[in-house]
Amino acid sequence: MTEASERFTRLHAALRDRICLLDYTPGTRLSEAELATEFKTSRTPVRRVLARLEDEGLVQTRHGIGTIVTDADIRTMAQTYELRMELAQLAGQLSPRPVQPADLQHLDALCRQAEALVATPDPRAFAVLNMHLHQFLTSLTSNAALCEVSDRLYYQTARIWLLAIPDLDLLSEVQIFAAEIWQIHTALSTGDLRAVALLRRAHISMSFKRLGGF
Amino acid sequence: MTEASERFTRLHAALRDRICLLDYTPGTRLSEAELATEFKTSRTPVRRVLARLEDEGLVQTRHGIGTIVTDADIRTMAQTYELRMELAQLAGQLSPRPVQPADLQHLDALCRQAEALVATPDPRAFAVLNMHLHQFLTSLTSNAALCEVSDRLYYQTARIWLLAIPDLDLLSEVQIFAAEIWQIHTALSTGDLRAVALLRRAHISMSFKRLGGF
DNA sequence: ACGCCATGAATTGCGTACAAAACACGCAGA
DNA sequence: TCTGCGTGTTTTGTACGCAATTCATGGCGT
Repeated sequence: MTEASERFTRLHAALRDRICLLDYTPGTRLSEAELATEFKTSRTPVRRVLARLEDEGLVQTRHGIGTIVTDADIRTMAQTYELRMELAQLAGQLSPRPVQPADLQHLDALCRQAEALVATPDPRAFAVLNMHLHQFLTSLTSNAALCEVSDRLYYQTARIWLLAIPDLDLLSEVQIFAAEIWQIHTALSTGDLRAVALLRRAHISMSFKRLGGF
Repeated sequence: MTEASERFTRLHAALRDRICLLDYTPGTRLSEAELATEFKTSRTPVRRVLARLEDEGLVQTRHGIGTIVTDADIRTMAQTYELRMELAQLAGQLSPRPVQPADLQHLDALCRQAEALVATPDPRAFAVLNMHLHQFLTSLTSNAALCEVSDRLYYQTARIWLLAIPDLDLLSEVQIFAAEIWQIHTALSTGDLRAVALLRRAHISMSFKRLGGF
């Protein structure tokens, strides 16, 4: 990978995470000039990243106004959520790859972090952990196309939970998450990737309901 | 829609179609300067379009070398094909929209074009018609996310058939297509979108087999 | 006091010059 | 003749200046 594309990847991931973790709340205006200054480059590479974020639906750029972080509410995202559920289930059917011991260790670590979170709940740390779980689960299928699409849809909907957390009970949510990740751990330890995928689908469905998407 | 974004959309669609219809065969080098001259603009908007095409997997840009149309063979695209099949089926389940009389007329027109193609087979005209069928079928679901994803995957695999046609029997392929589109017409006229989707999935699966993807 | 227009400030979109990188080609030397 | 290096050419990547667009603000007219 060349230096330019490395920088692009880094910048893209940085801005994407800031948006999905609400460092940039919906409506925030991102200035190309400011970002260029912060990342010690010119507007050109920044514009390239922003164009991709716009393609992914995370920002919207308008001439003469600025680049604005898009809004994300559960009602308009209902269809995306539906699709995510189906794709989560597909991950258990389309070319799953053999489960390695390292996978179980990885998930073990995530489980421990979830339990630590129950002791000291924190919205942002929860969101980060949820993101890591997603990345781990997508790594379990060897279907590259499915991974790409799932990622894309995940980042489109990732903010919704964090935006809704003031209306929810954080401790309760964390406990539910910890239980879910343990269920997934149990299924994975038997090597049953289809069960893992079905659990994931069920969890996405239930979180959608809790968020008021009906 | 602003003038700039209109130009972007037009340019993007033009290049995408040229790639998918093999006006630009895999390996072709696209010069930013040449495209800028052809479309009477500067390199800047062209680069933006090429960046998006790269994100979509249709070209690959490398510093100092050029922007090269990617290769597309059935073996490496097998996973994408698998996912396309599943999504085609999902289109019949996820928020299908009511079938309008205009829809049937539209499909009627496509059927007639398919029959005309049986009389005078032509690979390119066939590919165009296939593209139109895809666009029509994706318009039958109101799930915007599913439409976007299906489109993306369709354009990634669209070239494969056209590349393989020298090894196939064109007349036979056209006849199969004409039969398929009539089947879909029959299903649609009964308003059974689930059946339409299942037929589509079956057709994709069979074409994958004929292309040697196993 | 209210509405309207003009003007200025801020921002993105575009065009162009230059830097960085990769390859083709020729030439020198063994 | 073959190998290796250096240089020139072509291409994409970056930086920056300017054009186009939008919005806020203030002044003017009624």
